[in-house]
Parts: sequence; structure tokens; C-alpha cells
Amino acid sequence: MTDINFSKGHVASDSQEAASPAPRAGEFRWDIIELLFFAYRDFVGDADHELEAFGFGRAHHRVMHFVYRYPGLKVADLLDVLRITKQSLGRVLKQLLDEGYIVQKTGNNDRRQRLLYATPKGEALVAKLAGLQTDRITRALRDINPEGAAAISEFLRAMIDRDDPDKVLEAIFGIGSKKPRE
Amino acid sequence: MTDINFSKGHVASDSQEAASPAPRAGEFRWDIIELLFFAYRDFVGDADHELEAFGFGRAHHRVMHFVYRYPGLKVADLLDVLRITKQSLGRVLKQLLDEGYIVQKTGNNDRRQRLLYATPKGEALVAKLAGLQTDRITRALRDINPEGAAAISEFLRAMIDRDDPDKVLEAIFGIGSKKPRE
DNA sequence: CAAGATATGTCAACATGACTGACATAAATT
DNA sequence: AATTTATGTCAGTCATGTTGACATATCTTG
Repeated sequence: MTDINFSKGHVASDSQEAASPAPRAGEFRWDIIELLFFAYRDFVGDADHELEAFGFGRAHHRVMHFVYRYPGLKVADLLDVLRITKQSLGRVLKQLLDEGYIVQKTGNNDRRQRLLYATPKGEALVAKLAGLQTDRITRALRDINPEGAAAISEFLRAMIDRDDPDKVLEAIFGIGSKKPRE
Repeated sequence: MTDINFSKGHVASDSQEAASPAPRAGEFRWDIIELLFFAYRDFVGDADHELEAFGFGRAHHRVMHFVYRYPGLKVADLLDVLRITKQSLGRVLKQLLDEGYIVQKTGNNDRRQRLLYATPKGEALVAKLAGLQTDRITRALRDINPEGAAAISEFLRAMIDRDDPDKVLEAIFGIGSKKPRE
């Protein structure tokens, strides 16, 4: 049942598209495009499973992750990183605060700011999820030598937009190209 | 304004977590976890922008992509690949059919099946989006040698779950581990 | 052939996580 | 004192996912 019957018309080694657009002679990176899709799907799937047990979703994970990793992150910074609206963040953040995964502290210099910190309970959740994802990454890197691993890191960095980096990206990339786009 | 003021407590070279969980001595791949997050965010962001002009979302893109790439894909196959319910697919697919991006043909062997094909209009859309993503990938690979590129491909493949692969994954991986889970 | 299984489509209700717009408060800046 | 900034919140909407129930056509099987 359910035989592999689709014709694979455009797959990889196919000759040529008869399509009208013909953008640039057909040299698309279908391989990487699809590998990224499946790899990311399964990568986040690890965490998604666990999150159900807590009654949380991906949104909660992202918030917890960055709050844990960058203690004292401001709400505004979090909004930059996640690229969502404050209304959208508000709902998720409120749950995490109410349930004791995150605490807020008033900023020292600027008392309007609410600096965010993970509680031990929050740290435990992040560690659990990061453990699952680290397992997958470690498995995937097992048969890859250091040069290959460096190439992977370099590739992923180069895939990221560098214009107008948020605070977390500046930390990751080391405050390099602070290029104020006019 | 908006100074880089978070304390970076747990970042990379930090000594040790005082947290309670302590899963495996703290050797998490924070680097790859975060690079994947940002790389994928910007990777899909390319397409998201363009899609707005068409009044479509990511869901439409995913459907169009796989229908174009694997002509004659059955509805059931598409459900396997996207891992969504048929009701969810139905809404998106109906729009793409109504607006002439996809056509259905009755299966030859099994007349219950609806085999899906991209129209020229649909192919043009897929090509446009794949062009944007290919540009990003090509840019990212520019300074990476063939061995590095091979490592990247190997890594992404190894990140994907191989148990119970769907039709598309079988095509990508070459019908390898056809392990029928009982 | 009749019965059952399969492939697909559809209706209805609901959940999550995005969005916009408007407005409120407290604290910093001018 | 007036304005700007950082944050929070209310209200409504949209996109995309979910369950559950059911309909129809077609294939498979006893």
C-alpha cells in the first residue's frame, strides 16, 4: 500500500524545466532548502514533545531559552530577538511569571526596565529541552571532523542577516559589524 | 540608548551553572542551537516577505514547494510530509486550487487518488521563492570549500529522523531504511 | 456481488500564537 | 512642566494548527 508512485519530475538530476519564469537557468539549491526544512522540523520537534507535558508551546520555549541564556535581558531586547509584538510576548511572559519560571527585577539605572531572570524551575526546563536538542546535534556531528564542524558553524552564521543585529546577535557575533544602515 | 546591559551570565565560556537540574555537566551546544534558530528565522523570512504580496502564508509555500518538486504527489503523501491534518491542509490546498496554482488529476491506477501538479503560475511562485533562498544559501557557502560543503550536507541529513520516513524523505535519502514499524 | 477498507473532502468548534490599534502608568529626559 | 520611553493591558482579528463527525467515490476482499 501507498507505493512510491510520484514521478519525481523536477527532482535533482532532472533535465530542464519547461516553466515560463526561468529565473536563473534553474540552479536552485533544492538540496539545502529541503534539508533545512526537515532538519529544523525534527530539531524543534524534540522540544515540542516535552513542552506538551508542561502545557507550554514553542513561544514559551523561545522566551525561556533567551532569558536563561542572557540573564537580565530587558523586555525590549526580547522583543527584538523574537521579532514579535509586546502584546504577543505579554501573554506568554505572564504565564511564565505566574507559574514561577521567570522573575522580573527593576533595573538599577533605569527603574522603568524590567530585567528578566530564569528561576531554578525555569533553568530546569531550559536544560531539559537543551539536552534533547544537544543530543541530536552531538549525534549529527559524530562522524564529522573538526574542519567540517567549523564549516557548519561558519555556514549557519553566514545564513543570518547581519544588518541591524539585535542584542543577542551582537553577543553571538561579538559586536562586530555595528553597521547603522542609513 | 538601549545599551548592551544584560550580564551574559550563562553565555558560552561561563564556568558552571548553579542550577539544580545539572543534566550532564553542562555541555550543551548553545552555539548550534542558537545559530539554527537565527539561521532558520532569516531563511524563511526571505519567503515570508514575498508571500505577503500574494496573500499567502508559510503554509501555502510549503504545499507549493513539495507539489512542484514532486509532481503527482498524492494528498496523503503531502499530509505525511507536512505532518498536519487533512482539514488543515484542505483549507490551504483549496485556495491554491481555486487560484490556479495547483491542479489535481485523478490517479490512473487508483481513481480515488488526487495527484497534485503545479501549474506554470504555481511554478513561477515556487521559483521566485526558491531563488531568494538559493541566493542566501549561495552567499553563505561562498567562502566554504567542497569538503566543508559536504560536511554541512552530512550534518543536516544526520539531524533528520530516519525512522518512519515519508515519501519525500525516502526520495531524498534514496529509499534506505524502509523500516515498517508494526 | 456485498461488505468493508481506503482516499479524499467538508462542516463545525476550538486553541495557539501571531497581528493592529488604543490607551494607561511610571520613570527618565529635555 | 512637557515629552519621551519602557512596559503593561484591553479588545478584536487573522493564520494555521487541532478534534470529531460524517459523506462520497472507489478499491479490495470474503
